[in-house]
Amino acid sequence: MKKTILVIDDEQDIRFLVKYNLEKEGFSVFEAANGAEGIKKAKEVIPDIILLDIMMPEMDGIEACHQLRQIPELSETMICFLTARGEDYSQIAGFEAGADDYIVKPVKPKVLVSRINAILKRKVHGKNSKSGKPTTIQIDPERYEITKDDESITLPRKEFELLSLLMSKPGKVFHRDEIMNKVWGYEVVVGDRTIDVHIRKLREKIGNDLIKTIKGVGYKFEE
Amino acid sequence: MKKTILVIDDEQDIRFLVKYNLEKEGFSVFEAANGAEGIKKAKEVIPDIILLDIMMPEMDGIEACHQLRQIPELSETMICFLTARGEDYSQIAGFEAGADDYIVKPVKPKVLVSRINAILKRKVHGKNSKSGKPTTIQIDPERYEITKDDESITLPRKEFELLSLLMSKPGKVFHRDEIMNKVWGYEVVVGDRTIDVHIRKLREKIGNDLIKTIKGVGYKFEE
DNA sequence: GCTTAATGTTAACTTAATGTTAATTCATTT
DNA sequence: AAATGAATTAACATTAAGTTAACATTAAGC
Repeated sequence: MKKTILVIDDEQDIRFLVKYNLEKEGFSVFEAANGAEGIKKAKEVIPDIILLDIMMPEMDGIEACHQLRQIPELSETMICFLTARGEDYSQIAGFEAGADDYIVKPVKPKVLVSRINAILKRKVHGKNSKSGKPTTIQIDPERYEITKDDESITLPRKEFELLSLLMSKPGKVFHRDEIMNKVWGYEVVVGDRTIDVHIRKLREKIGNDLIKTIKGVGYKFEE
Repeated sequence: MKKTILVIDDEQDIRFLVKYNLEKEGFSVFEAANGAEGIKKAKEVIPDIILLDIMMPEMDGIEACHQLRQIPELSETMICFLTARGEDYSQIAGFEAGADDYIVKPVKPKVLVSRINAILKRKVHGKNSKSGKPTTIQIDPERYEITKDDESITLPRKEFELLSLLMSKPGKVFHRDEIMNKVWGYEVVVGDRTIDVHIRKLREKIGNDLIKTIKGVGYKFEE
C-alpha cells in the first residue's frame, strides 16, 4: 500500500521539491502551508509521516508538533522536522516536542528519499520487534539527570554537559574543537583522549548507538 | 489480570490521549475530570495507578492527592503526578503529598507506557522487600519542625531553611550559589565548608540518602 | 591489502570538591 | 556574665570526577 506523507512548510518551493521527489518514488504526498492547516490535514489523511518545518510564521513547528502529538489518531505517525542548516533551535526542543527524526535543509532528493525510507523502516520496527530499541532519552537540566526509556540516571557534570551539547542539535556533527570550547572552555587545555573517554562513559550509560563518531571530524547524537 | 489506571485531569484531550494509549497496551483505564470526581471514582474502582494532574481548577492535584492518601483502601495504589513542563509547582509539592512518581507533560506515548510499567514494577517491589525505606518527610514552616515518618524533629533555623529550599523542588539540583543566596542572602559571606556542615547535620537527622550530592554542581533532595 | 592517523579502551593517577570533626565564635536566654 | 545552643571556621580526610598515559583497534586513503 502507498505510504502517505504530509509536508507542512510555508515555503512553496520546498513543498514542491519534496512532493515532486517523493511522488516519483511512489508516495502519496499532501501539503499544508502552515501549522493550523497542517493539523487539519493531518486529521483528515492520517499520514504515515509528517515533515514539519520548524521555522514558520504564526505557529512554529515545535508548537505544531505538540498539538499533533495530542491527536490520538496520529500516535502511529512519525513526525520529522525540517530544519535549515545552522538554525539554532538550541535547547532540546525538537525531540521533547515528540518528534521522531529531523532532516536538515537543503537536502538532496536522494538523501531525502532514503531518510524517509529509513523512518518508515523504524516505524515498522518499533511495532513488531521487541529487539528494536526505540530508546528515548530525555535530559533534565534541572536535575542533572537523564531519563532513558524509564530508568533515570544522574550524570556527572562534564558528561552531562557533553551530552546536552550533542543533544542540543541531534544529528549535527560537533567538531572536537567545538566540543572542547563549549564544554571545557577556551582556556583549559586537556589532552586528546579526554573527550573520547567522556564519550565512552556516556556510551556506557546511554547505549552505544546513540553517539556516532565521524572520524576526522567529531561526534553526533542521533536516535 | 488487567491493571487498572485512573486518569484525573481537567483537560479532555489529555485524558483521551492517555486512555487511548494505555488501553492499547492492555490496561483498563478510567477517567475523572476533577479532583472530587476522581476521589469518588478511586474509591469505586481501587485502581493500581492514579495519574493525577497537578493544575486543576477547584481542587488541585496536591490537595486531591492528600485526600486520596487518607483512604485506606488505596494504600496500595501508586499515585503519579502529571505536570506540565516548566510548571513551577514549587512549594513542598508532589512527593510530600504522598505521590510515588511524576511524569512531565507532554509525554510521548511510548515513554508514558514504559513509565507506567516502571511504576508497576516498583509497586510489586515495594511490597515484598522490607528493605525499601519509604521515609516520608513533612516540613512544618510554622513550627520549624519536620516530621520524619512519625517522629518529629525541631530544626535550627539555618538547617530548616536549607531543607525547605531543597524540598521546595524535589529532584531539582540547587547550585551552591543558589543555596548561598537563598539561605544566607546576597551580602553575607561565609566560608566554603559552611553549607557542607549544614548538609551533614541534616543528613544526620533525616537520614543519609535523601540529600544527594552532585559534585561540581550542588545538592538535591530526593526520595 | 597496507599504512597511518584518528579514535577506542583501560587502568592508574591527579585533583578539585566535598565530607568530617572539633574547636571557636556568636547570639540568645536566664 | 554564665550557660546554652546555633552558626561558623579551620584543619584534615576522603572521594569521585576528571585526566592522563599506554596500548589496542579501527577506518580512510593510498
